[in-house]
Amino acid sequence: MTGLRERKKADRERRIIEAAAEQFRTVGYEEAKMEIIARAAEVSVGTVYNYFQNKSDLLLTLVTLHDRFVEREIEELIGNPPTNLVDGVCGVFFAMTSHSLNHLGKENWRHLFGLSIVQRQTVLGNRFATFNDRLRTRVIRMLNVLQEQGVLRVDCDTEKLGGILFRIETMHYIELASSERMTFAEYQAAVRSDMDFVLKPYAAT
Amino acid sequence: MTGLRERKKADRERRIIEAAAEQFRTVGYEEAKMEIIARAAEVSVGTVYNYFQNKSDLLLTLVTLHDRFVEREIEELIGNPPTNLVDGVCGVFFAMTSHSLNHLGKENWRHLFGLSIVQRQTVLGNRFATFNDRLRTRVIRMLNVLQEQGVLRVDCDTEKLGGILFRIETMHYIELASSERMTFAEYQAAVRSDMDFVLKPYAAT
DNA sequence: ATAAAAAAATGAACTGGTTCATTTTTTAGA
DNA sequence: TCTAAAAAATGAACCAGTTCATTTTTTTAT
Repeated sequence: MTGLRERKKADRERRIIEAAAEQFRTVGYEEAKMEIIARAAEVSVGTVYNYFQNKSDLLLTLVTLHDRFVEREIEELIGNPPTNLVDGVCGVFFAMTSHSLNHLGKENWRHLFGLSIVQRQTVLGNRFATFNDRLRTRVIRMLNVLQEQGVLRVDCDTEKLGGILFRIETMHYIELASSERMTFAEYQAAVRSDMDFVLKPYAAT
Repeated sequence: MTGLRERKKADRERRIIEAAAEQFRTVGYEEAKMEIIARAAEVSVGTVYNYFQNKSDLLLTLVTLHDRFVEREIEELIGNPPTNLVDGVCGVFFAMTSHSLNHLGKENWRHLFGLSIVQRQTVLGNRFATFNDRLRTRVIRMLNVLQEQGVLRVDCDTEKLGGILFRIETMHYIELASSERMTFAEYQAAVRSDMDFVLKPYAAT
């Protein structure tokens, strides 16, 4: 049986995360106040800071927790890839982004990207970078599979190509999150079109 | 003769900008305190806020002011383009980024990018977007010139290609600003390599 | 030149994220 | 069971960006 201390810690952490998720989702990052989150989790503000470095840590934690959920879907797609190059790549991206966006909404993602750039040096920035890198790696894995299946040319450097596609997609996702007007469908169309442009010359003949 | 009020306003604004530039450059965005900037400009804090919306507005103003200086160099390059596709595109990017980075340093640029994403909705975010869009347009202009010169294939959509290259480069610049370790030369090599990868298939045969 | 109106400057007060000295709770040892 | 040490919770205080009611300066009209 785990000690009382451990149990209480786990319980408190869970309550804080739930309270934060609730706040971030309903009023957004900016309007979510640490005071309120603490109150809702039935702890003091200081305690929140014992469990999380700061407000952005709280947001990042929500994102990474949620990632577990999406991971499986992407793995399945890689294991069972479409026969079309663009579909394969976009499939990986959209699996990720559609869930992410629904989960947290644009405003939170704006802050997440912003914070991840500003605090890139810190532990937190590194955590987001690692999280992000997982997506890049998945795209490269997808490219490798497509290469083996004879959809992508064999002389194509998938590592490099993956990096390029990832960067293009990231900018599009930032643009989507940055524009309250832009729809997810528009984002998808833009990404697909760009992927097509870059990939077409490297499709196996 | 301009009125006393106008002259005083112009003078105060200039002093504030100079003080802010000094602070941002020496101690960085985070450590630059509005109190100190106001003191150095010989005005009160409130007055700084009469002239600039907020701290980030101050930073953005510095960037856009400096852009005037770089503009000419890029225009000359477009008017007198190199015979190589990658050189042409990279020339535009590097003219911009080398000056920008020297001018403000990585830390300020991290904050600029971060803020521009977070505050994309606001007047300020729009101002940065416009500033950024000028660079994209210049790249497209360069592509058009290269197309006319027979360096880039005629059937290539320069608008689309320009957008893609711009997004790739922006991500690389963010990565450069985000990593205290990465050198400008490394950034250049990475961008050049990616440009090469995307452009090669579209080089005129 | 003087007074009323308009514009601008001022700095004290507000806000909310974060810290830290103090108090409370839990554990381990006798 | 009782006590000292360790771990954790607490909330008042801190800090810096921002706001706003008040004061000062400048302009305009008489």
